[in-house]
Amino acid sequence: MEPLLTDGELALMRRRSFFGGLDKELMSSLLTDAHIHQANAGEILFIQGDLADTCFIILDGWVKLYRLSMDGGEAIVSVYSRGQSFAEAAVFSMETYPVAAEAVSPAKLLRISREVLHQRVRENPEFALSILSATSIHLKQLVKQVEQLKTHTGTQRVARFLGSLCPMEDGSCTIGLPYDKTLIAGCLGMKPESLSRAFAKLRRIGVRVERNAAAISNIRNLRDYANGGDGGMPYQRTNSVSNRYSAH
Amino acid sequence: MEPLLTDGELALMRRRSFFGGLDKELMSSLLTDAHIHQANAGEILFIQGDLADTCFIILDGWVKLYRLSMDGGEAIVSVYSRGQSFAEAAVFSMETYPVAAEAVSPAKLLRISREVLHQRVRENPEFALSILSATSIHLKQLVKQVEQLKTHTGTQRVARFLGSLCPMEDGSCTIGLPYDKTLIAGCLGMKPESLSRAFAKLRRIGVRVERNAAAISNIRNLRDYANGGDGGMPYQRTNSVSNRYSAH
DNA sequence: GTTTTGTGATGATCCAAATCAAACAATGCC
DNA sequence: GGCATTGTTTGATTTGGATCATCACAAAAC
Repeated sequence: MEPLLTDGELALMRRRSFFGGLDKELMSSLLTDAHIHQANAGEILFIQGDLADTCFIILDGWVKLYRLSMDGGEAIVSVYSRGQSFAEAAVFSMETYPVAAEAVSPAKLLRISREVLHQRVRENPEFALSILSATSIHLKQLVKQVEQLKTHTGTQRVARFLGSLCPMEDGSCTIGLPYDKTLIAGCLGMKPESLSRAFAKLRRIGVRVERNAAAISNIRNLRDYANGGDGGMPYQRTNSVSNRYSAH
Repeated sequence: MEPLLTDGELALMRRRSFFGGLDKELMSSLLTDAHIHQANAGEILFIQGDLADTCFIILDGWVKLYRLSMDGGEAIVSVYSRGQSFAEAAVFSMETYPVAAEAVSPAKLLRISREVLHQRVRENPEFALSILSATSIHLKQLVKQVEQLKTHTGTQRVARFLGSLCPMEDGSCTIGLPYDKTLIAGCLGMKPESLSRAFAKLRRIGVRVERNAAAISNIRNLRDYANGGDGGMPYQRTNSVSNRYSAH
């Protein structure tokens, strides 16, 4: 029989999802019960309140997770792409999805059922650590998003978003916007009009957005702007933990 | 030798932390290696960037988790209290804490080391499921917070906060504010002045805040206001999942 | 008792972003 | 090619919240 996934897809998953540290047998045991689902653009995968019985890994395309508030407002929580997993945590809460998921492009998805995941965790504790590590990453991303929303302006968040797309540390580059501007605005918690005006403001510091591409003349400048412009001492990263509280 | 924890504290932990579904032996095996730490008000337990080598359970008092942005701004991520655990997820990411933690009152804390947690997960997969369930809850709380920040005004968030403190569904009640107003403002992503004005606005719908107590004349009203006032159909909760995508 | 200090409330002003409205640009369709 | 559809920009206006300054008041300190 032909393999469910190509070698490239397997490598992708190892690189970006919770399959990271898993050995070959465990990986294939997960895959025997998995299904591929080819989603159309705009297709709803689940909505908030649905029983969380499936976890997904994206093989290709883009998926947005969002919440609908009672008055109809939509809050985009995150957008995931090739290689990333989502909804693992919900599947382990034994409850319902706290968000809805929609493919924002045609997407090839790997679906793994709750039963299989629980089964594998029970069989192999190392797998539990992999899942924990993945949800820990999602948690960290959300924490950063909360920080951004609470302490930065819309334009600063846009600057950070653009900066995060630049592959290099410094210099100049031109990057492609990963998805349309309405979606970018939603991710950053602003209206499309405000995003447009934010782009306009960033022209001052050497950002030109045209069509689907953004040309950045000085990445350093952009990142500085995102972090509060000029002043302010950057926070000091430490690893010294021992003597801050009376150990034992 | 005298027991590390009182029966009351053990019951509290079972009720509110990841100790929920654990059997007696596993629970005591975790406790043999745990330490009690009595923290002073204002004491910093760890800062972001510290190696994540300890997970905490609060036996008494209040702890805030917050992030410092590069320009010095503080974003409060959450406040935890009696019975709740925090930093479990970070401990499993094999990296550093993404937030800082500070006791905002005198606090009695149970500390459990990374080594012990990893060891127990390897020994007992059920424990892994408990931890996953706990981090899943934290994830869900953060998702809700992001939704609140992106789609609701400050005053609505204050209304929701007050509503969440009311123990009953409907009617009127008087509740005590759990901590000082500066901290409440921080949790809700606003300045103390704005919180004060938000309280003033809520007087229109029957909320009287005096000192440390809030008197709410109509909880239903308050919750309606928090969800967008009058209009707007509430979202429909479903559990029907099967036929939204072609199963298999 | 009075002073000190910290916390909360209020007022005046400014800025960021939402809203409402209209003009364009790109895309797909017939 | 026209034409509807959707996505994007720009303008005018309003609102929400931050900021800065001041004041009221209670708890603690002297």
